[in-house]
Amino acid sequence: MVTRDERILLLLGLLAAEQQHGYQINEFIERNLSRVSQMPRATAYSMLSRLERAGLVDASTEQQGNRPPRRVYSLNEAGEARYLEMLVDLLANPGFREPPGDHALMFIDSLSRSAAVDALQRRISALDSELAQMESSPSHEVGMGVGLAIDRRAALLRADRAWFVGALERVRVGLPEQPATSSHVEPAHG
Amino acid sequence: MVTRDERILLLLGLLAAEQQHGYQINEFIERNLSRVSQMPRATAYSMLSRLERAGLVDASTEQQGNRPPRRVYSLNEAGEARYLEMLVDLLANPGFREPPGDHALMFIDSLSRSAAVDALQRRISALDSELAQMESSPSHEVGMGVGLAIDRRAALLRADRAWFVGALERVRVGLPEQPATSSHVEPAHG
DNA sequence: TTTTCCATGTAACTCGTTACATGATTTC
DNA sequence: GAAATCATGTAACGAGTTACATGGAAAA
Repeated sequence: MVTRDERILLLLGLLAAEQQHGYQINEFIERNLSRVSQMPRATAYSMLSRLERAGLVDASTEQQGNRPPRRVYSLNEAGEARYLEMLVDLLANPGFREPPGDHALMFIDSLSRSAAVDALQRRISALDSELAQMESSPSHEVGMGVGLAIDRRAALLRADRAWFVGALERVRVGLPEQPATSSHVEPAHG
Repeated sequence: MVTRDERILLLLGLLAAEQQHGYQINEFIERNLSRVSQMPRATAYSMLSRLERAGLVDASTEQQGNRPPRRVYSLNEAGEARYLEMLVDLLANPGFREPPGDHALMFIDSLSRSAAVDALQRRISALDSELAQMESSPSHEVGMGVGLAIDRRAALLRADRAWFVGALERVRVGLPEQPATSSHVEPAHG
């Protein structure tokens, strides 16, 4: 999951490099950026046409031989300005994004100790294999930025793993064998 | 941003504690969980009625004096089962969630070195104040789980901060004074 | 007694996704 | 020459959000 703004940035950034048609953009994202950004193809089309309506990109229709005609998008001045604005903004401002699993953690004491321990152990293994996969992956990356993004992700995964190892201990010690009858989170007392 | 599943878990979890009406749930989330989960009020109503359609919760209409009538939701057996299932699943599986800012990092070499350095420094400060705020916050939390979630978030923030400090150095050294004319990410060469 | 706030949602709209379309090309 | 795949999207649906509604209670 990724915010809309980040997806917009991605599209603008790709168009900043050169004008492209939707299919081409989708191919590029899938081929080269799959580890950094998931975006269903139809979503890209959808967003491109909205960017056009918003006046950030210009579009024209083009045809090659008897292939289906295609819409070619290019960044206009407004788009370029917007791109740099958003880029700086998204770099400078951490935006809240709750880490995956936090909601589940909140309710962990609905589980018996053994169930909780088991789930946490599985999570740790999953994190391990993700990390292993990242470290073994090609990384003949496009540009410096993509490398940075991936490196960061690995760093955060390692930190998360470490945290979960600690949490496992805490849960082993602190969680009762059986969960209380009713869930722990008490209703507002006011 | 949070996945739909996590929001569903949240609602089911709150209803597992006791039956509640929409307004009450919204109040609770805002008052007690605002740091763990943002959810616009209308979204909760919307999801509750979908959970009802899905057969996971039962609902009845109730009226107090001449207040507006309200829909009271309670978890049924299917819902309870689903709740525990989802809970274990979300605990055990890390789900990919790109860290906020990764997209921007990808395009960092569209910026001049000084602009990039400046943005990164601002981000680090922002992370610092977020951390400071977390550490100074009440923390007379409801239940063990919420404490865990917050603690984890702090740990990840610290790791992220550390990573950005390193990145700042790399950018200072590695980024050219001026960005190349055209953006760095080359179009697919195939 | 006018204004503001509380309690309780509903309606309308927009965005993103899942499914489907379609004619050329390559493969068997 | 039938089957699969490529190239290119479009349409319809469902989910989430922004805006709005409404009548009593509390405050001024």
